[in-house]
Amino acid sequence: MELRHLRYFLAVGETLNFTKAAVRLRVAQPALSRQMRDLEDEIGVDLLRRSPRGLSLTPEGKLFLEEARELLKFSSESVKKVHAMVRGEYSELHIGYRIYMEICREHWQRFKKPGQG
Amino acid sequence: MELRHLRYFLAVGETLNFTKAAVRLRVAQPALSRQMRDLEDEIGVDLLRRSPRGLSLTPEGKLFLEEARELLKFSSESVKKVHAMVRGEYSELHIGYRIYMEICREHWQRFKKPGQG
DNA sequence: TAAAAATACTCCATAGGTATTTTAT
DNA sequence: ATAAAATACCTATGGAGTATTTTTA
Repeated sequence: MELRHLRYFLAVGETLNFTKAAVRLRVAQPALSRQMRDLEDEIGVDLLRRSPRGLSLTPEGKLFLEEARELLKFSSESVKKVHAMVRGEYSELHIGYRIYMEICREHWQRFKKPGQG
Repeated sequence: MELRHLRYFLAVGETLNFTKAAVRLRVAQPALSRQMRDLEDEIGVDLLRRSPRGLSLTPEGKLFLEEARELLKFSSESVKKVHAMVRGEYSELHIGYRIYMEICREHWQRFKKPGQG
């Protein structure tokens, strides 16, 4: 499996039409058809229901579409982070816990036992 | 960029040695070298410092290594989720907020204004 | 001089294209 | 009949291999 398979599957899942997805991806329809079959073969799961009147996603296809979307977003954001770091505009934001503590300070003060913190 | 580039970069980043990484990946060293250069060219950032006595990661390389690791983990877990769904052993766990509410119930009870909730 | 990576080149697997057929409405 | 995907077959890009050179400590 490569990111190409996910990019293609995203287009297919969103258009539910191989021909339209192929246009959007600027590849030929049979090439796209082949890649989708390869993807399904490799993971061993039917993702698409094919019929002459329409294409639809299987339940597994729906799940995998969401996963593909997130994965592709993740990959593009990873590259953006690296670009930002090169420009000196990046620092990791490990502040989740800190923010939590700020927000919950009031509660925390009541919650902690005397003598702690 | 394809998942192959990330798989290769992970091996290189972990071994810090093209030759050893190539063995681990079961590809030839020049093929790996080429793919790493392609990756760096495509994202437009130096990820590796090359020298005859040793390879090292640039700061951007260190960041991207972590990203690659997470992305590959994400992709394998996506496939596992789909497999689990086929076996009827999968359901999405949208319970983060609920768990938070359980844990914070005590605090919440004090925090909310009278008449709410 | 020795190690490790880069180069040069070759080969071939496979992504992608064109033409056509199949399918179900 | 029509619209869409599958199939068959061909092409060619680029991934990968082998042999060799370069680099610098």
